[in-house]
Amino acid sequence: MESQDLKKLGLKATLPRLRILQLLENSLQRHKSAEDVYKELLECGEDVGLATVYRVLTQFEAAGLVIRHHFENGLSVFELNEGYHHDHLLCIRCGKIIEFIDEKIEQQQRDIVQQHGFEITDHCLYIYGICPKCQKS
Amino acid sequence: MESQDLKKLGLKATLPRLRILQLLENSLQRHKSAEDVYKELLECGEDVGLATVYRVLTQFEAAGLVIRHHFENGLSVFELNEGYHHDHLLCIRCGKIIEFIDEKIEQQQRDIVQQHGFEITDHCLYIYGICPKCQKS
DNA sequence: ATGTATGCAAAACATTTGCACCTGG
DNA sequence: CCAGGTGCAAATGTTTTGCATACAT
Repeated sequence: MESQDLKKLGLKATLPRLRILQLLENSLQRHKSAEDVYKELLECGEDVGLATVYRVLTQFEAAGLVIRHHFENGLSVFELNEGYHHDHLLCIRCGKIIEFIDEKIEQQQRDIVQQHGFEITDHCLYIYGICPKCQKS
Repeated sequence: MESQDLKKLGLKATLPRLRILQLLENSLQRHKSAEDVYKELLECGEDVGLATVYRVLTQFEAAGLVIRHHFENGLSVFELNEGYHHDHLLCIRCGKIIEFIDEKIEQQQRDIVQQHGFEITDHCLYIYGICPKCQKS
């Protein structure tokens, strides 16, 4: 029962919020733009406004439920926050996204931040390239 | 004589292009949005259009003269491409940007890309935090 | 001279906001 | 019932485009 999860965050369990959460949880494509979410909801016959999608995703982000990324094309995408940090490897041809985590890189980052006396709040590493499939075609 | 540099790239050495290039080369603040560039040119008494700034920066990017970044606020900033790759450490309070390069991180990235069979085209690492000065105030 | 680049205004996008209506607890 | 949430349309901020004019070669 996801209604409970939302209420814990101080958010009413409304239909749009539940639908958006379900969509993010059950979709194969983990990374979606607001527009993607909106279109998919319409396709499912849900009557929702694009503004609401933005509002809900922003609230979810504030609540730590989702993470927002700005990939290099300038578009924002959202993904469910499953609690473990990870970085991204993206294919610029087909859009495939691979998530990875590398402890050595994480450690080096902590060292660098410390050398400069910063308090780290967030970090993101995007690697862009061409995946094996797209290299062949 | 920078006109030559532009001509080599197949770009006519026009006034707006020269001015924008100079601005990027001579400014202390290496990272600027299109709007920043536009305003600074106007302040210098240059009569230039914002559209031209965007066009020129985009051409410069295509020519490899500048690099475009999309920081997490969603704004694009441009910096002169001085030929050496580097990553960025940013203060979310005061906007300070520190450039760094860490060979271990670079090596780990190459390993990861290779493990997944990708051909790397680009990569960027942004670390966000609070700088020493802003921690005190 | 002539093809390219520019400035301006309008268009195109992505995202946010105001407001009257609706809904969950 | 009523605070908070929603849909719609309008506003915003950024970036792009169309077009007549101006400029570099």
